[in-house]
Amino acid sequence: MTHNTLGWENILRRSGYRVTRQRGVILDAVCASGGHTPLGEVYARAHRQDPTLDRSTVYRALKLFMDVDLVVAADTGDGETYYEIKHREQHHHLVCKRCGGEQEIDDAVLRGMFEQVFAQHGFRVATDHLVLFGTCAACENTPQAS
Amino acid sequence: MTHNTLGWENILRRSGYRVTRQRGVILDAVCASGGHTPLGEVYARAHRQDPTLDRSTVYRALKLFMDVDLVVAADTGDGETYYEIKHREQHHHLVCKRCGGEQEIDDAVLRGMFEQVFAQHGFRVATDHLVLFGTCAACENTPQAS
DNA sequence: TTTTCTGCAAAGTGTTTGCATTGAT
DNA sequence: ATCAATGCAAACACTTTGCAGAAAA
Repeated sequence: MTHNTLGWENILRRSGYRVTRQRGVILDAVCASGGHTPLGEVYARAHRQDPTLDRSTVYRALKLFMDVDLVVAADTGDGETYYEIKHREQHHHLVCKRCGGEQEIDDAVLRGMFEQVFAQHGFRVATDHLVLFGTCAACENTPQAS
Repeated sequence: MTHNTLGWENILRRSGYRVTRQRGVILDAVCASGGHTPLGEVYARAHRQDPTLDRSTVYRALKLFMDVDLVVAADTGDGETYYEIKHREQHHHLVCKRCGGEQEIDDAVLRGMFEQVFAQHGFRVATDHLVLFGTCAACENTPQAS
């Protein structure tokens, strides 16, 4: 499932924006790396693909993609912001602190917790893209590497 | 419950650091504002208290406080990092996007969800200070301000 | 007295902006 | 032909670092 299936070109055009080579390259870069990529990676990849591409263009493109809801930013709290193609389904991420591996989890698991928060505090959680850090199964069963 | 009850001076000294007026002012600033304060606020408050205090001193002090576990940083994902005196109890925060109000929630609510994640994915979540954004009860019942 | 801490200034980083040119429509 | 998007460079904001003098131990 690449971004092509999302018809990104039409989405841009429909909003009055133009379809450019650079924007394609940048969107490709966001798709790479399992679908969610830290900003630094996005630039690195895109720039490798097109060495004349400027940092400012990446910033501008990402902002624009977010405006038209093509891409969402996931805040990891570790300083890096991850970008990914917007899925139709809510989902969240688990990032292993040890090996750096990532996996997606369904919104369902968290929704229960969100509802409980609402029941207890009347607070409606609107975070739709959470990143949780921890240790993945593989690393958990591995003697400390460091 | 101020930071004084925690014996911060002893904690510092025990670790071979010195107790200075500036560090006291900065720790006070962290305590203000309900106990968790964004970095900008910490500096603003501290600087109001002591106009000669430099930004770099704040950065250095906060890093040091975290080293000795006096203060923890809570990542909000909105760009700002919040600092607060380390509690003995795990807890998390709810921040209202509408009014900016904050409240603490107990770790218990989230722990259930963490366990479910572990059961389903074998992933052990180690996030011990989460900030969830959403809408608080008061704002939820208020006609849109904007 | 000794060693750490502070304030200042300078250097890094990461991000944004103004503007002439390039390129999509 | 028109107007948005790009690349470049300069501007910004945020954070870190080197150093001499001030302060804690």
